[in-house]
Amino acid sequence: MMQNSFTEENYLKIIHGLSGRDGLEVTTNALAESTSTRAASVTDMLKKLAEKGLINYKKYQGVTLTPLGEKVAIGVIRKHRLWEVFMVEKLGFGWDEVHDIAEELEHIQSDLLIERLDIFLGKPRFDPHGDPIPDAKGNLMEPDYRTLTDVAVGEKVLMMGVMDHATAFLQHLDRSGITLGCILEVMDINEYDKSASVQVNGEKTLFISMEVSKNLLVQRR
Amino acid sequence: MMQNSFTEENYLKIIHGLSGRDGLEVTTNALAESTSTRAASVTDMLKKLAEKGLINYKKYQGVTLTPLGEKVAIGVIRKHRLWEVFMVEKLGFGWDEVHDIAEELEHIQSDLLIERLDIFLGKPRFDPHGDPIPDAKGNLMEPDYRTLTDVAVGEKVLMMGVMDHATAFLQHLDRSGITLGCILEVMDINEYDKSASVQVNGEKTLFISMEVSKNLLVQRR
DNA sequence: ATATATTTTTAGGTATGTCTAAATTTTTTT
DNA sequence: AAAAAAATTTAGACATACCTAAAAATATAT
Repeated sequence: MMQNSFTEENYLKIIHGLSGRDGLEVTTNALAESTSTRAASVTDMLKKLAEKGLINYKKYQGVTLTPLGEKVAIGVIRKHRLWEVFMVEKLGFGWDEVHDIAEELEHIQSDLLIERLDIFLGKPRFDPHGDPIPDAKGNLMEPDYRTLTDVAVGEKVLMMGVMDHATAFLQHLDRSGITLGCILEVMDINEYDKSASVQVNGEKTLFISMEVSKNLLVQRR
Repeated sequence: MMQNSFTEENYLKIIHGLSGRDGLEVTTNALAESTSTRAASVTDMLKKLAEKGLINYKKYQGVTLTPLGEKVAIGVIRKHRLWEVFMVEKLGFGWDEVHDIAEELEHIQSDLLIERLDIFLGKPRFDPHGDPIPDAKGNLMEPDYRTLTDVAVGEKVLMMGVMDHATAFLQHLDRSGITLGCILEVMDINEYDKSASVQVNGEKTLFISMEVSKNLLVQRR
């Protein structure tokens, strides 16, 4: 059976990410944006992926993954997240440094390598950003976290993950002292700009803009 | 500055390997053989590499690496060998299983990754096949081992490396009980086919064909 | 030293994944 | 429901890295 290219794998991964847990149709423009290519290039690739049975594609209608495409996408995500754990846990990288390198490592083709890496890492269930790691069979349990914007004044929540994986965002959290697993208590919300006053681990209080709140995934304690 | 492609890096690595420590000219046909492509394709690539200042190329004259090309080639070799150490030492792979995966991993672009991997592995000096690992500055100390074919009857030598990295050859050595660091004593050489009778670690005696002897790198004890 | 064989290069072509510009379809507005 | 806007696809190109077939240069043999 023929292999999928680096580029094909990226499209599948991005389609998976954009279609969310409900498997909604993903538009050509959204893919053009995410892949940093032009819509015309996306159309070409969609035809190819459809031909290979990896996506359901009808002209002008957007795309969804087929079960086969889903399997490939989840395999890529599994590799990405395991490599991130490796870099942070074993090599001493910060969580803000590993995304781009994992974008390369996720395309290394060896099931045996990834299964042995998984064992070496102790079969972790979450990556350094709190994202769940699919198991070897392709099961991906998506926890339904809320964002901090959905937390009411007075509520205490656990910081469980981030929506944005960009270096700048993660470094901002580092400087603020917000880490995975910390306790956030919303003390006050500003009516005008929805910025929040938040106490971290019952200690210092921070002002958090809505931009940041939208990207913090939290869970009731 | 522009990056070198996967393919370009492979050419440089192969040119390095074929030109040996004396930096001899490498021919188009030798490259076609090693890259599993046609001579015409090699010519195309040589023009491109020459344009980028990575090789010295004059039509019909063969090629050598420039200092820049040498630096890139050694960087790729460093990555290849460090990843092999990782797979064998940390993930439990056999020395016969890691070559092909390392061929992929050697093209991951991150100096920081490889320096941290090097530290994690304890700055190993040799890979699982006994090949020396270049240091971060690009210094590659090529030990001048002999092959077992050059060892006289009665001599005892240390097994230090292999010329052939193919899975089949390495598995043959495994089945024979020949490992890196074992002591080999040549008991007898057959005049007709140059096959040898060799005692391993002062214990069992093996018959080793010249084909195998040619691919065993050894050192006086 | 000339003919033959081998090696290498050139010329022209293919598949992948990208592009721009133009055409088409769908969606939104009035 | 027609017009305008937006999204998408088609058409025609381009660069990379490969190919085959033919031409040119080099090496070998008689």
